[in-house]
Amino acid sequence: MGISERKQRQKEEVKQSIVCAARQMLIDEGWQSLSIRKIADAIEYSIPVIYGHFENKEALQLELTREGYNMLSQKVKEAQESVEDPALQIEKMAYAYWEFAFSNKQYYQMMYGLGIPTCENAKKIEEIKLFGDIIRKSISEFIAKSNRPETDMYLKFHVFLSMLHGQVSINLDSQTATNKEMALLVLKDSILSFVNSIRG
Amino acid sequence: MGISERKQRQKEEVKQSIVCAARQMLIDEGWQSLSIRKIADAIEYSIPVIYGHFENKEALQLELTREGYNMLSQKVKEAQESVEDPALQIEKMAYAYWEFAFSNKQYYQMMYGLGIPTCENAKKIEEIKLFGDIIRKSISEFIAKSNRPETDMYLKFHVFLSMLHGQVSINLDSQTATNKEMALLVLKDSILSFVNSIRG
DNA sequence: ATAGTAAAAATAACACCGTTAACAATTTTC
DNA sequence: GAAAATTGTTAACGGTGTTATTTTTACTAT
Repeated sequence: MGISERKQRQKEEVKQSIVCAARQMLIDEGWQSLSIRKIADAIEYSIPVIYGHFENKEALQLELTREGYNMLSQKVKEAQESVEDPALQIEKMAYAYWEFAFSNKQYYQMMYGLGIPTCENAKKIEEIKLFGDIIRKSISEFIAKSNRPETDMYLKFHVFLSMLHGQVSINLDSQTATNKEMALLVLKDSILSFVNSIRG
Repeated sequence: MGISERKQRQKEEVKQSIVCAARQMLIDEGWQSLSIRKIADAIEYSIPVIYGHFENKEALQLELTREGYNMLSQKVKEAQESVEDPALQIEKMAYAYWEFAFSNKQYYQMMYGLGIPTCENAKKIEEIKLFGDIIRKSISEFIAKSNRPETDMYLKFHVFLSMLHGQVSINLDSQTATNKEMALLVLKDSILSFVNSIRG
């Protein structure tokens, strides 16, 4: 009988509408003002329905965080695949990361407000691990080609991410065009230093 | 007559007890769980009394944020004054910054959750400006002595802070000893790159 | 078709939160 | 000592996440 399957489908639809409403709220007003009550209002169901799909608010935020890492991974991967040279890949990926952060401020703030891609979180959240894998691929390739192939790849991975997140988080609020110009110069400078520190 | 002075003093005492209670809460449970109501409870006054001293919760948090930047500035300044060479000063200051962040996680999280030392915030919050001044002093001295004295000092200042904040924020949660060892290696590596990128 | 049952959804409540209006107590001034 | 100003309190408003209870709906078996 297809009844239980239809029910499953309907349940999934409700879940999607929850995520959808939450996403819209995130984009419009930032993750600070995500509210179970407002979501219930938006999807025209009562509050406890949401708890039937997500254990709590944090679980719902985690869903969007995952989504964010998938979006980020996609953009970074595109940048990576656009060129052959690992050093160039690193540069392109850095810009892609930067671009993602500024085009999706609300997502980025939530992603890095809740879980930063540390070792611990990467273990817990599959999407963070996948994101890390992409970056690490280029870095390890570049190290292998470099003058110091014994360089610790995890160390350079951490340096790279710290650099990116540091710059993004310091510039994410400031909105003036001149500021963004300046920030891009800083980023360029940092990437150069980073790449040179590996090339040896 | 000293009556109004005594009153002034007593009022200030209450204000201090508010800040004191808030500080304790910050240290014990993090800035997320700072609560006007709990503070009122702790100081054994009613809630509106707090609003007589601080316009709102944010203003109270700002007070503690200022405090945090003063603490940070002091530590960084000590590091700076412990050596003569600007390059060494930069290195020492980086470690001092790192040490502050890990010894005062709750402070750091509040300081960088609310206001990061960008241009905008530095203009608004005096304590952030002062902190920046300390760092910039060593950097500009080092640039002057370097092989490329025309290097943009604000650019390097941004790179330095981004690097530090990036690394701290990525490592602030992870608590294992091996992780901290690793993180310190990453920091060392980054500082080296940074200093070399200036030296030319 | 209907009575009984299981699943789904809604209401209403609990325990918090920041903020403020209205009121009571105290202190100072005249 | 009465009036005025300061200081503090209580109580409320409008929020929040979460959950126990109750109602409604949908399905099953007679």
